[in-house]
Amino acid sequence: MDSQTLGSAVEMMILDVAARGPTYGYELARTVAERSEGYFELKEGSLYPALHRLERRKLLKAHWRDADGRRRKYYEITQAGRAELASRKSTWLKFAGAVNGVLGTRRTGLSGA
Amino acid sequence: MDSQTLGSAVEMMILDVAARGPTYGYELARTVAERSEGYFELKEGSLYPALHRLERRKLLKAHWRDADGRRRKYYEITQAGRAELASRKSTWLKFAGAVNGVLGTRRTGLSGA
DNA sequence: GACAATGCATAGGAGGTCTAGGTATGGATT
DNA sequence: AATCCATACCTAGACCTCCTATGCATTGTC
Repeated sequence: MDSQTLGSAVEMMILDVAARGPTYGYELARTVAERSEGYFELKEGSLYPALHRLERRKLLKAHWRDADGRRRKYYEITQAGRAELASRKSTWLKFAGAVNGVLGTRRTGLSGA
Repeated sequence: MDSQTLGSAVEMMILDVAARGPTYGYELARTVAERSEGYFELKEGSLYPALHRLERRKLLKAHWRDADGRRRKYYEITQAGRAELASRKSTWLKFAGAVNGVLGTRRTGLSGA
């Protein structure tokens, strides 16, 4: 199949949020929850390992900063990260279109890139 | 999160194909490939374990039959299977809508049930 | 002082997919 | 007859991701 190609939806969403500006784990989770209307609640056990993977692969770069006496690790997307994000979005749309094709739930605006 | 939703995309598609009439593994893989326009190529290592899981959970029932000197294991969807399929389709559409919501790729026809 | 919210992190388990291999038949080609 | 491809099933082991559960530390509220 293709769940490998898809990678993880979590990483894709993290990259997408980060592409709009530097953010940190806790905030990122809230942003994803908001933008998915509460559907996704990123758990720490998924979120932080995913951030570490993306950092290790140099799709994100991180730096610590202090604010309000709290330590925050801010993540910024890299050029490679933007390219990866574009690729994953394209793959996601194809994947979703293919699933909907199999199910017969395909919508006009959904199939293509 | 909900990687369960994504992980079970294979099972959902299998159930959907089986809901249209009895079928067997090899044929099922070809049907999924056709209906996804070649996108999904179910590998044996995903296909057969998935069929066995669905059978074990009584969402499919199976019986062996001979045709052309070949042994085929035909799968039929059960009532429980139909209910599960409906549930998963609904979950899938919500999931896809939520992802598209986060990515900003949402289309009008996609978000709801 | 207790508790919730903020903020990061990891360990261990569960669950799914893939690679790679095995078994077997039938038909076509050489 | 030997070889190859398509058909048709199956499994083991590696690999990856997500979740539960837990730990630590600070700030603000009751």
